[in-house]
Amino acid sequence: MSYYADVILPLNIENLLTYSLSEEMRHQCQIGSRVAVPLGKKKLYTAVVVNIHQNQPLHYEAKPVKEVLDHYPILSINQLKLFKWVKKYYLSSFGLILKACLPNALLIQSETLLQLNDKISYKKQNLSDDEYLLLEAVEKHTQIKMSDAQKILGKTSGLKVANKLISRDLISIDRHIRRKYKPKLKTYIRINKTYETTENLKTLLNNLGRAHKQKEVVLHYFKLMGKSTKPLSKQNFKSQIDASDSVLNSLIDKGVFEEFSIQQDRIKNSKITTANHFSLSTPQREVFETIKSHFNSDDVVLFKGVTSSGKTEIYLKLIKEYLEKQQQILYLLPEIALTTQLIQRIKSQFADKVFVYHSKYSANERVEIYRHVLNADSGQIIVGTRSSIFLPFKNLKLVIVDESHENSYKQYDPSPRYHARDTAVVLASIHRAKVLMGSATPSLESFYNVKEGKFKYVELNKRFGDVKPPVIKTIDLKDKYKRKKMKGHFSDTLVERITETLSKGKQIIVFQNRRGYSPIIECLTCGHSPQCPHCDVSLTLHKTNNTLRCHYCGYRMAVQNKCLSCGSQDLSSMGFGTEQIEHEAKDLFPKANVKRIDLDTTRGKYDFENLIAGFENLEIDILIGTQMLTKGLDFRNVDLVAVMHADGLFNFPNFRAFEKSYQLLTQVAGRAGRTKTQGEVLIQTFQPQHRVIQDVITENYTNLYEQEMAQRLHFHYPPYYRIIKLVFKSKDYNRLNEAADWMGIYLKQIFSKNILGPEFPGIARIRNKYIKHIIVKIPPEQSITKTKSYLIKGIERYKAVSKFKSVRLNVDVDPYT
DNA sequence: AGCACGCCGACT
DNA sequence: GTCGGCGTGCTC
Ligand SMILES: [Zn+2]
Ligand SMILES: [Zn+2]
Repeated sequence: MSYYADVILPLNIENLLTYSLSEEMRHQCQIGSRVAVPLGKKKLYTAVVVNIHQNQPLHYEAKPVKEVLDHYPILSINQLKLFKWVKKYYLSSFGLILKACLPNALLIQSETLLQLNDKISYKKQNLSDDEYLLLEAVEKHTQIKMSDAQKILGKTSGLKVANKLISRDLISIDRHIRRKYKPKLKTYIRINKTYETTENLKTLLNNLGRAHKQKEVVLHYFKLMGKSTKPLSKQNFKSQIDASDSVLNSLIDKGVFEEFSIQQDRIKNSKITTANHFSLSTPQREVFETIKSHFNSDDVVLFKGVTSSGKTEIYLKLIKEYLEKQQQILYLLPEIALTTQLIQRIKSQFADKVFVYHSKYSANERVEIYRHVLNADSGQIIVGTRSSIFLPFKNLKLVIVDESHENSYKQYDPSPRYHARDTAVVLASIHRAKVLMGSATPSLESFYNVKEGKFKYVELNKRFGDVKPPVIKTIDLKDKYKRKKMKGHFSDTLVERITETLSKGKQIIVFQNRRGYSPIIECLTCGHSPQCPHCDVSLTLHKTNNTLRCHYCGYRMAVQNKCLSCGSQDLSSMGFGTEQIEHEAKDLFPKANVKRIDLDTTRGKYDFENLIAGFENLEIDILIGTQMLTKGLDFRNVDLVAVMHADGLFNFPNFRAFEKSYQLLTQVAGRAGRTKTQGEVLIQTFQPQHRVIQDVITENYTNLYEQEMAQRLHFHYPPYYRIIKLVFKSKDYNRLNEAADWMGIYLKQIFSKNILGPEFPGIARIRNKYIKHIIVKIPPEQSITKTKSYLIKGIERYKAVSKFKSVRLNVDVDPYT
C-alpha cells in the first residue's frame, strides 16, 4: 500500500490537495514538514504536509511529492489547531492562513529572486557540487530567479539546493524589498564638560592660540547655547559655522567637543535606572499580585490602567517571572505602538531573550525569528504585531495583548480577516497559557466579557510617581466664531496657551484626525466640487505640491483655479486637515519649529522615527498630527495637547464612533504631562457638553460604557449581537445589485429581520468597483456555528450562479465597522 | 498564484 | 478571417 500526503498550498484553495509519497519520503517527512509539489502545468510550489495516510484518492491520480524539504516539522500540531479554528471562525481557507503564518522566505516559488548575502567567503567550504554551481550563478548575476536555478540544476534539486544555501546563510530572497530595519540616529554636538566653567574655557582659548578658526567655532557654540538650550545637531552646527568640516573634527579629536546621540543616551540611562532592579510602586505591586492570583483560577485578565500609570513595568515584572521558568511569552502590540523606544526598554531588561517580529523586518530576519521560536530551548519573550500569533510556539504560557482596544488588531485584507486579540485567547487556550489584556480604554467587548464573568478584571487608576492627571478643558467653537475670536482654526484661548507654553520651553501636540489641506473644494456659483473619477469621493486638496488627491485610490490631479463645471473662480474650501493646521501654526508662531506627522510626511522608511526623535530631542516645538501620534509614545516635555476639532470624530458612520472617539481623545490627552508638571489638554468643539467629551474630562469610563451599551442593545449591535458583514464588489453596477439582492433574499428567508441591506456603504465606489454590504446580525441566543453553516450554504449556492461570477464576495466576521 | 481556455472587439 | 485582451475555472 502506498502512502499519500494531504498538503496545504499557500493559495486560496478550498480543499487540501493529496500527493503520493515514495517509501523513502514517507520516512523523511512528518506532519508539518514542507514539501515541494507540482501544481497545474509545470510549476513547483512549497506546501506543508498536514496529514499522512494510505487512502488512495478515488477520482484522480495523485501526483507525486517532488521533494521533502524538512525532515523536522516547521509547523506544529498546535499551529494546525489554531489554523482550524481560524478557518472555521473567520470563514477563511487554510492556504491563506498558511500565507499569513509563514514568513514568505519559507515559501519560495519559481518567481522568487535569489540574492547573494554579504560576507559569505568564510562559509563557502564544504559545498556540494550543485550548491557550488548555484552559488556561482548567483554570484555572477547578483540575483537570479528561482526558475533559473531550476533550469541550471533541474526542477527538483534547484529548489532543494536553493533551500540549503538559504539555510546556510549564503543567499537569501527578496532582500531588495525590505532592507534590514535600522532607524538612523542623528549625531549631536556638545562641549566637553570641563570647558563649561569660564576659567577652563579661557585656558582652552589661550591654548588654541593660532587656530583662529577653531576659536571661532568654540565661541559660536557658546553664542548658540546662550540663545537656546536645545541640543545641537552636528549637521545643523556645521551649516552655521563658516569653516570646513576638518575644523570641527579636529576639535572633536582634541576632546573639546563630544559627539553623542540622544537615543543611545536614553538607553544607557534606562540601563542604569531600570535594568535588573526596578521596583514597582505599591499600587503597581497590588495590581501585579491581583493578576497573578486571578491566573490561579482563570485564564484571561483585563487590566485597565490609566495612561501614565506604568502598565509596562507590570508587564515586565510578569515577563520576568515566566522567563525564569524558561517559558515563552508573547507580547502583542499594534504596529504603531511597537516603537524602538519600547523595544530598547524590553531589551535592556531581557537582552538576548527578546525576539521582535515585525513586518518592517526583512524576510530573512523573520525566518530567523520563526526558527528561533520553533527551536526554543529556554525562555523567550516575543514582541510582535498581530501576525505573531501564528508563530510556532512550543512552550507558550503567557500572552500580553497591549492596547487591546486597538482596531488595528483586526486584519481586513487579505483574508484571513482575524482579530488578533480574540485569536490570541484561542491560541492561549490551545497552549494552556494565560492572557493579559491591557488598555487605558478597554473595548466594550472586553469589558462586557468581564461583566459576563468570562474575564477577570483589575484596574489601576493612579498615575505613576508624582504625575498628576492632565487638566482637560473644552473651548466652545460656536461661541468663539460668533464673537470672532478665531484666527483660522485656532481660537484665541488656544493661541494664548500655545504662546505661553512655548515661552516656558515646553512642547505642544496638536491633534487633527484628517490629513491634507482641505477635504472639499466647492464652487460657490454652481456647487460643484471635484470628484475622483474612480471613486465616489471628493478630492482632497494638498497644498504642499498643489494637487487634488483621492485618499482611497491615490488618484491625483493639479489644482484648478476655475470650477471644472461652470468656470467660475469663486471657489471655497470646506473642512480642514493637518496640512492647513501646519500652515496656520507656522504663521501664528513664526519662531517655533512646527512639524507635521501623518501618512503624507512619513512615506519614507525612517521618516516616522526621525520625526519622533526630533520631537523627543526637543528640536521640534509643535508637532501636528493625526492619530499616528496618539499611541504609547512617551514624550517627557509636552505640557499642552490641543484637539482642533473634536466633532469630526463623532460623525463617522459607524456604530463604534463614540467608543472610538472616547478612546482617541483619552489617548491623545494622555500625551500631556507625563512628568511632574501637570499637563493641559484643550479640546476645541462645537458641542462642549457632548457626553463623550464630558466622560473624557472626568475619566468616567463606566458612564461611557453604560451609555454605549444601552445604545448597542437598543440597535442590536455588538457586544450583545454578533455581526458578519458580506461585502460585494463589482465593476458592473447592475450585476452587483442583482447579486447582492439575491443573497439578501436568501438570507432574509432564514434570518428575516436580522439582515440589514443590501445597501451601499458611505463610499459606494472605490477604484471603479461598486460596493454593497449585507449585515448579518446574530442575536445572543442564536448559535453562531449554525448561523455560519447556513451562511456557507448560501455562499455555495451563490457561487453556483454563473452570472454572479464577476461579483466578488468577501465575508468579514466581527467587522470593526 | 499562475496558466489555459474561451469569448468578443479590432485589424491585416 | 485571426490576433490578442481580459474574465473565469482549476489545480491533487
Ligand atoms: Zn461652478
Ligand atoms: Zn479615487
